[in-house]
Amino acid sequence: MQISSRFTVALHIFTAMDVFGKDHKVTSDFLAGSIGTNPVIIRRLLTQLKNAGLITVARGTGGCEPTKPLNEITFYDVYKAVDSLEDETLFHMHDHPNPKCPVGRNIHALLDDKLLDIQSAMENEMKKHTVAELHDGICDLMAKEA
Amino acid sequence: MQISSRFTVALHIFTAMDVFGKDHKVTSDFLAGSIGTNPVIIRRLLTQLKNAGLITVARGTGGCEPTKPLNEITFYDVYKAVDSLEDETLFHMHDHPNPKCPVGRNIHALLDDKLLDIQSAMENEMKKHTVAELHDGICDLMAKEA
DNA sequence: TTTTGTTGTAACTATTGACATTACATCAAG
DNA sequence: CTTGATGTAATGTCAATAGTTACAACAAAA
Repeated sequence: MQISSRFTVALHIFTAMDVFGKDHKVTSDFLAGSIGTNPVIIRRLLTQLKNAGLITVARGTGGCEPTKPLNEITFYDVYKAVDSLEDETLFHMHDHPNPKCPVGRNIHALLDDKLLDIQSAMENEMKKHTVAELHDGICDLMAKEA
Repeated sequence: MQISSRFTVALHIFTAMDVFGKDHKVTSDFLAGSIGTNPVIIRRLLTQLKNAGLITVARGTGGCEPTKPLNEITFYDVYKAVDSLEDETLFHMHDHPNPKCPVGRNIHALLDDKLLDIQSAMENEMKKHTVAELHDGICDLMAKEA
């Protein structure tokens, strides 16, 4: 299964705030136009990012912006903000292993730490990337276009 | 989103083949009993593992077993066998970024390699773990019970 | 050769989550 | 008090997971 597009949409949002934030008010309608989706989808995402303390959203007047320098916001922060899972594990364990079977009643103890190793490897890589990279990257790409 | 339970169920299957394979015929009914699901679910999984060359399944007579030593089967092999949605990446990118927007038309180029870094970090960790660990681990856990 | 137990697979259902859309109350500022 | 925006409820669509029943194909033993 794939990780939901909320993550890549959120990164798109940070990029758009960076590129357009100085000249335009970055509203949910504007973002929806750039991303190709519905403004309500964006508003729900903005709410998640706001609740995580990563952005502020101006009710009434409109627009959003980051709360801190982009190099202090990691991909992991964004991922956790928009893709937080109930039990927070990346891997789904089958729910009813047989407690009468020696394998069934030990499968959690057997697998849990190994699965966590894998999840941590992913999350640690996410922590190495910050949203500031998006600034540099998009500037380069836009310069090449010109 | 979580990665489907097929992965953990498949690891459970390898553990059960290891623990019970010498004394019992490991059938889909037997596995379904240990895992707590339906035999057909197991058969479909066994077919995926068979197609990946990781196990053999005895039609007619019944039962399954690994095709190679457990230390030659990595978690990554198992993951790819049961959770591969043909050349899909781990992260789902939104499908309709706006080509008229400088961010929208560059978002793939901007994100793809960074997302691949993260996916590779997860997969590389998966490659470090082999199914042989399950043998050692389950033996320890069962010994503690006795 | 018939029986037995198993695999392979089709067909169907239920449930869940992602994503989309409409509608409208709420809000801040001109 | 008008305007343009956010917050959010309600609803719908779609795809994937997971479960279930049913049965043909199969291999080996009786």
